[in-house]
Amino acid sequence: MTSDDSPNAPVRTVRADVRRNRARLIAAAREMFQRDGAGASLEGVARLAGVGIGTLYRHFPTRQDLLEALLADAYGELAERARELAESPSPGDALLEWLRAFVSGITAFPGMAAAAVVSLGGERGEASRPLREAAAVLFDRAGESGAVPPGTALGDVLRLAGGIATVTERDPEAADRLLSLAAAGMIPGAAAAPR
Amino acid sequence: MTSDDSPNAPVRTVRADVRRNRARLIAAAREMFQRDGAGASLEGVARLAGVGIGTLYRHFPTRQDLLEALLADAYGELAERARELAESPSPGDALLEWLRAFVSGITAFPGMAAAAVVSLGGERGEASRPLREAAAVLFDRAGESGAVPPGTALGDVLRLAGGIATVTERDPEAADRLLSLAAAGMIPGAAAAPR
DNA sequence: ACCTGAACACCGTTCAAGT
DNA sequence: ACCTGAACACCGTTCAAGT
Repeated sequence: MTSDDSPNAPVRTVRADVRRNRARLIAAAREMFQRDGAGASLEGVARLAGVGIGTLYRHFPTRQDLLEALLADAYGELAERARELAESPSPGDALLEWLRAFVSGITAFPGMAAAAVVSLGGERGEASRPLREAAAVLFDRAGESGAVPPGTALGDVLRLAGGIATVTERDPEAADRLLSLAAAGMIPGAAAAPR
Repeated sequence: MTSDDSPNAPVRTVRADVRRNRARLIAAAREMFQRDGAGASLEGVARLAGVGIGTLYRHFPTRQDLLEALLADAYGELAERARELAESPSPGDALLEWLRAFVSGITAFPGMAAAAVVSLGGERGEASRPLREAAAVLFDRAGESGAVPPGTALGDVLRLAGGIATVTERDPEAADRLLSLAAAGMIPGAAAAPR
């Protein structure tokens, strides 16, 4: 729950007040984003954190950087869940169950899922590395057991789940339905190739 | 191509300058959104249309209203395409082909797909009515032929396709891959029920 | 090194005045 | 009826001064 264990926690050589400012900014951002969505006023975040707006920009040059600091915590929990589920005797079911947790975990506030899609697909994408590595184990087991169609890429599965999360962020029941639909297939027998 | 045949075209009793202003605003919005995305400056749209900003707000009280005027044109073309494809002897393939056209048609600029998801799911959703009615015929034929799993709702199919469009708006090849994946099923044999 | 917050730029939205 | 655009409010971002 605290952000000190997250992958982008400060290294130990930094000044105490710097580390404290960073933690306060993250806590304030979580509160503001949960209330107003990912577009919440950054000035408001700085005010709530009790620091100047310049300090916010020093720590997080872009809004996406701030969002990724929050995502990193969610990713940590989801990576842990993936490791647990990788032991399941039914890898296909386990993958689907994890995808439900993934969608749920990246929809804590409006706009979070869109930021997740950026962080998962981006070139830098440092924040999502642990998530992708843990998910890969689960995904590979599902593939070996034949639960996933040959040639399917994990990146596409995550992006598809991210898309579902993006359009259902206010409606968890719809998220479940769309995920079931995409898992089972909307048109299972159709010719896959376009044109 | 012109917007005079769109479902929200002005009725014939309005003053000529009002109709002209409306058409100019839509043309200007199309140009600005294509260049800068759905978040383009509304002041810039009004300037390009050669009208005051107040006139823009009188015609389109919200940004979503303006976006839906553009979507209405795309929906008209997609409805026509659905009517053609409803005659296909292979309704499942036809539905998938139409979904590709749908995703492509609502990604003319960044942010268009998100507006489409709102217009498809919203309570008012006037703009999307013709689209949904034409798609329903195609969808029902696919259902009758057994190409779509029993109990599947068209609204969920459209929302899922909208989600794919949202996360692939800059990458048409990814859109094709994700659509194929969701059509065939990510995990075809997994237990569908959560928990 | 880091923090502060004033200053600048820009945009959304309203509404009194005009036609 | 409709149009205009000044006026207001608000926010993002930078950077000179301070510690």
